[in-house]
Amino acid sequence: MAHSLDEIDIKILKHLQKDGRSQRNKLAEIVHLSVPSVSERMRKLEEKDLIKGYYAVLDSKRFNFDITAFVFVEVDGSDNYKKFVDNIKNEPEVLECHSITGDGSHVLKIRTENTESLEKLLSRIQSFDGVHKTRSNVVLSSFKETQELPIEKTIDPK
Amino acid sequence: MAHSLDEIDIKILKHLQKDGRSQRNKLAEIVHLSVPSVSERMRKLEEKDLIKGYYAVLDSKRFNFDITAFVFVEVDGSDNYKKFVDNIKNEPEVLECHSITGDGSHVLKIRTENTESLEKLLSRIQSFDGVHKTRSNVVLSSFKETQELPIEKTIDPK
DNA sequence: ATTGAAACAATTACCCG
DNA sequence: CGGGTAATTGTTTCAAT
Repeated sequence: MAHSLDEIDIKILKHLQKDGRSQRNKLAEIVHLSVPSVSERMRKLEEKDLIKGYYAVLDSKRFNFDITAFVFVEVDGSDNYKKFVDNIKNEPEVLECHSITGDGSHVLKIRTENTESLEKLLSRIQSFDGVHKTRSNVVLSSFKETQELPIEKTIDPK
Repeated sequence: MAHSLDEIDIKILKHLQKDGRSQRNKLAEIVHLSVPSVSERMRKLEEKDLIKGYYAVLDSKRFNFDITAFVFVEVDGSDNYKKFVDNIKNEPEVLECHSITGDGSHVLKIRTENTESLEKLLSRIQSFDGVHKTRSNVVLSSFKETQELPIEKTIDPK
């Protein structure tokens, strides 16, 4: 059975969620521990796969990705699901793909350059096996966009 | 007028999108440049705010955030929009908030512990000024979830 | 953009509770 | 087993070209 996380682990993770390049000596200062101790905790947290990864996030506007959209897709026949997902994984402008309850079988989050590239992408998606219908909601403004989890408690993550 | 990015900057950014803690000497090796040159490029890329930040991403399942949902909200009266967004920003379980075209005025991406916490969160949201109606799609499985942009070309990002 | 030296940070080995 | 200290190794920054 794995060990539970204590408040120090939580502090480290909370900080790394905000600053993924934070140095170990800074973390050590925050949690009042020595640098090797922090390193050891980080190593364990990574080893347990509690941290999926560290990523730089770019400002999409500055790279001319002017359009964000949520696209609901109806894929019929769950036989087609796997292939659909595989096809989607090869579309780098599709940032997210989830299967969902309710209308539509999947929702995609898309980030693309302009209406033209959106149109092309949508027509590629519509050509995938089993895709019947798509419904798009284009984003006008984004007010919040994070992956940060509000971890607080010292739960035992499996 | 800002300078355009060259292929080396693009390579650095592509790599940092995949490994946000990548060390400068490793980047230097990849792009066949000296470490100080890479450092200087990173400094400039950060200074120009092309990089929004570096973040550790946690495995939400392992922290008992078992539910992801997309929630469409109809906020009526654009007077209420600002206040709505402010309220939403205080809800850490709401990871994203965008205003959108089509039905509903806003879409939220939510990550929460269980159906009970989802219910509580939804009822808080429904109590915000101007919120008429919400529609939720709960995620069954996530097949892709990234913020990585497929930057390829050496566009001039403003 | 590079080099080489100085400053700084991370890792290792070892000891202690 | 988890944390501290000191020495080693590795990384980043700075000055000069």
